[in-house]
Amino acid sequence: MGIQGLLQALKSSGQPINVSEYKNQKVAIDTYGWLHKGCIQCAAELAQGIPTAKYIQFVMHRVNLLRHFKVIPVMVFDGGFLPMKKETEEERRRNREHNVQKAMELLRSGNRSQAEDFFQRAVDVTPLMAHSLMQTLREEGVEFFVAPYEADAQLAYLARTGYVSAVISEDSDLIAYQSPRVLYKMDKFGNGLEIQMVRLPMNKDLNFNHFTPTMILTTCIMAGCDYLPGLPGIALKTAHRLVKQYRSIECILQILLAESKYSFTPQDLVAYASKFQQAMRTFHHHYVYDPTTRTIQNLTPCPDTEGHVEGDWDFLGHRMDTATARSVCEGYANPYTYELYSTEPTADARLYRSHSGRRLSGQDPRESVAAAPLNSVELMGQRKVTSFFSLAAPPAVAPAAPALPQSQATRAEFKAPRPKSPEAGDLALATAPGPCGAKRLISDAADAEPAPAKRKRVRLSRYFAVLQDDTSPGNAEFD
DNA sequence: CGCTAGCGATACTC
DNA sequence: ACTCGTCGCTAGCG
Repeated sequence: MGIQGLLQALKSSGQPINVSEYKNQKVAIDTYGWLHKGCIQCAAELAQGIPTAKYIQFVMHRVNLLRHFKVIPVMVFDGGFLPMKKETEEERRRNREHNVQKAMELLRSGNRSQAEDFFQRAVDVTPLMAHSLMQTLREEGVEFFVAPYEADAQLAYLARTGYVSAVISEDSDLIAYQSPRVLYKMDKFGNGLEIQMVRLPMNKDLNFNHFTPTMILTTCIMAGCDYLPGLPGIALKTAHRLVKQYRSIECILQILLAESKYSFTPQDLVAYASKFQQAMRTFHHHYVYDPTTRTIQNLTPCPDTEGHVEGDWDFLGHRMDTATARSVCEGYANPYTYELYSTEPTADARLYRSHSGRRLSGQDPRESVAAAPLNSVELMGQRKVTSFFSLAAPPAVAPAAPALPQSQATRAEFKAPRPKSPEAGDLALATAPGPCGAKRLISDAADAEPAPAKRKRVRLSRYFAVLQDDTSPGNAEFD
């Protein structure tokens, strides 16, 4: 998933923070990750169709952690699937079915612990489970959206437009989608590692100084992403070095063709170039839902070519009409079939409701939230939260908890500019030098035979040239 | 020596 | 044809 090895390589520019840093701000959450983690403890029940609310409890536990810190969660779900990911999806499906079969056999032969192991490997987050969670969120008054397709693009859109201040996720694709601030690896105490786009130039291991957004994206795609496997023998480090030296994909491919270390044929690279462009366009122009206008938009607007001479853009998926979009993206219709869901609560949602009701009995939730002392958070090397668990949030029907009188200090904190960050200038100034202004070849200039390399370059540039037609407004829009 | 790619152990717990 | 794992270790490549 995502860009292999990217998060590991970006650790040095990340900052360990607690989610409470986002107090009084909206934060968008990649809900799939939380759902998936919550499924592991009830994998056997889920595989056998036994109703359970454990996965909902897991997610709501974290939602309540955020609300305890006065952080406003906006939950984002995945929508339909893209044809580009079809092969890998079918592979996963086969693995899941195999693991479920194995688990059932072990269960029948009485080996429960080994069966559990295989059930956990077979965990499958279904749209029905997502729907059960959405019903719960609606009852609890938590805002949420279903992305038209990938949640990553939707999350990045919300962050890039300022609808939310940050994103909580595990997926390195948010870097490729240029989400300005992402909190990774958040644990049950709210501790995680925040990665900011503007801090990438300060990264130690892999240095992105003087990289344009397109160069960062080129690095990500070449390293291998969901939409396109990397070229054999080339992963993150090599991709980064190539982009640093040659900047554009067409130059890189021409260099690779001449490089004797790799034995890429012209056919290989021309085919790759075409798929690369699709991947690039998918990252740039992914369909998203705009919550303000309640319409479908492109993450970055498509270049306005009169008459769509561009060829097909079907890899972006289908652009749904506004009525359908509102039903799907606001959680009232199935993102695959567009069928309206029943308003009847699912078994799992009912189960959660009865459990949380029991926990709440005898206490007024509103009072609890208001009275929860913020210093129930102790700092002992690691922060710990001790007392918010019993404090479920008020249901949607109840009036919102009365806002605590805001002191001058709190208000100032809310309005204070974001933590000091380096100037983004370096990300924007990159002006492309002449075509393929190679500073240095991968191999020594001595091994490279200039004449044949040059001929190939001239011949192929015609094919690689298609790569340049994609204007990327994203470069200038979000710095 | 740097790097890629594959492997096994691992997940969760109010 | 009805939603994505990840981490650390290492063999083996150039």
